[in-house]
Amino acid sequence: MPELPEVETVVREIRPALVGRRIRAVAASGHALRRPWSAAWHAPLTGRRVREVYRRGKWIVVGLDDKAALVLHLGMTGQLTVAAASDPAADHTHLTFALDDGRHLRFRDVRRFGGATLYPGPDELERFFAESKLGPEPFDLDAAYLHGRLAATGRCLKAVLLDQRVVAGVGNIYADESLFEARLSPTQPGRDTGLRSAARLRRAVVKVLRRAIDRRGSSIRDYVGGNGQPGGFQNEFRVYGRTGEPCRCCRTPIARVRLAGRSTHYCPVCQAV
DNA sequence: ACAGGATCCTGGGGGC
DNA sequence: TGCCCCCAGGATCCTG
Repeated sequence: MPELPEVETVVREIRPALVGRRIRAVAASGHALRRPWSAAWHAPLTGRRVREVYRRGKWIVVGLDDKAALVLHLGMTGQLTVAAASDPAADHTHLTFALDDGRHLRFRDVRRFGGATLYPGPDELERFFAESKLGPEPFDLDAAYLHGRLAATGRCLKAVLLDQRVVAGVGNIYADESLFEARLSPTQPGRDTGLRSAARLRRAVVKVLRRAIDRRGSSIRDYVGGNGQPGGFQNEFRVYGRTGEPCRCCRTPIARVRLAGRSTHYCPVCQAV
């Protein structure tokens, strides 16, 4: 589900509720998550105060006062919300962090592709991000860098945008929307992309992501922000999920193909190779 | 090294 | 109503 705009929205909305709060207790559902949660982390988390909350790509980092860091990923259906303890927890709530103000930070994930890990210190956190080889944030993306990465591969543009090592945070929705915005074909081989097209793609990614953040992300099925409310960018999709519907620009039916194992939506006329 | 496919899960929707 | 198939905002492991 959640790509950069959704994760950014969650972080912005949980941050004011978390920073400065102390964790009083931790509880886990016991269901196996894709990133295994360890009950051994409950003790070191208990009593810690939240120092900061930030996003890197699609990862959420909750920094604690002892320099440990709780790192969460929402996978496809993950939700991270802060709610009153009296507010009943929905099914599939896997982690509950009771705070010192009576509220709960809850991680809910129907498909359990997400999860959380506790890194005991900054070195371990740094090593985790280094080993993941996460690319730059889209807002720091440089056209020459992107052009270089594209020139080095025969993979199609869609596959390159989904590669978190090239640029961090873009997922299936925003890859399709960005390629439409840039008027580039998702099937075009990376190495056929000139510097001007790479620069156009960079601008498109930034524009689409910023607009999606303004709308608090896209809610199709499961996604909600940190306050439990859905986003609104799904009402502004140009191609994603619009298979067979007329292109908003030229009325040609939006096509759907499978690329890099993912459904890919594009206008065959506006985005001709 | 690289690229593509399978895999981990649950649930919703469509066709019959 | 039920069953079966396909589909889903992702990362990672395995194969050729």
